Amino acid sequence: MTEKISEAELVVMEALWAAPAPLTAADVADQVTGQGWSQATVKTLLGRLLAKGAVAHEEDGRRYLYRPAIARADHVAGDVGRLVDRLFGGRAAPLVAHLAERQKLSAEDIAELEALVRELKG
Amino acid sequence: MTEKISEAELVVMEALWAAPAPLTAADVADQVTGQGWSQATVKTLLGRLLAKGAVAHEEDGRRYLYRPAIARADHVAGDVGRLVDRLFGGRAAPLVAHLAERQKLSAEDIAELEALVRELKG
DNA sequence: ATGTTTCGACTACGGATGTAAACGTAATCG
DNA sequence: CGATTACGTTTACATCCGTAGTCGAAACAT
Repeated sequence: MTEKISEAELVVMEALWAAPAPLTAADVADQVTGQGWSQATVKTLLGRLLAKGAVAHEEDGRRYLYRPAIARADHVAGDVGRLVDRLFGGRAAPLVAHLAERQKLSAEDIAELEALVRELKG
Repeated sequence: MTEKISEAELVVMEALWAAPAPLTAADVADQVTGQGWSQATVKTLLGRLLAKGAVAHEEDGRRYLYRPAIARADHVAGDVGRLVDRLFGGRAAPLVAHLAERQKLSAEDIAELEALVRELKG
């Protein structure tokens, strides 16, 4: 499970996650313009995602309606977890420290963080 | 610049970053046991890293002494930045929120975060 | 001086990825 | 009914990646 989702595949997943209801391949293609992909490319990506079990499909006549088979939050958690393991020895705090000094947190971000900390402290 | 460094290449980079002085290919291979790689594999990775400009080499007689050409912090920043862009709309705060609820920040982590926030607020 | 070890460079090869055309079939238009 | 369209499936192909063998030259050992 949690098969690896590639960069291009992720774009498709985002479209599916954002949709309130299952999408046809054509719908997905419409959703992901801006990538400059041909219909064929979208079909290939959907096929691969199906094979990986990242999306599910129900038949609607001769075509499929696709929907995510994994939650976005789970995918994100996997990706973030791998990054934390790879670059921060598995500890999250150093990542936050890194964000603070390199990622230029905005005033808003800091306010948000502050609220978060207050909440975490209960 | 900031050419993409692959998973296996990163293992080699870590060895170079950890070393206080330039290493020969053999030294690197010794450093990265545990990966179960052959000498040949290490050589290939060093070659690719050289091509990408991620490491530099100085000749020492017939062989090379390799050393990082990019700082670890810069690599980390690039990787984290890409993840933030890809999964959190380019904003760091949501990542922190995610860490808080999924990555189980420890009490220590939270204390650290608190201090960090206080510092950020100046 | 010749055999052996040691380097870096080149070559290899299967799997993943990005990107897309071709194909077979079922549906729809006229 | 015949032509066109719309789909999913298969096939294609270049590049990257993981992993490693081979080759030619130089250094070293005896």
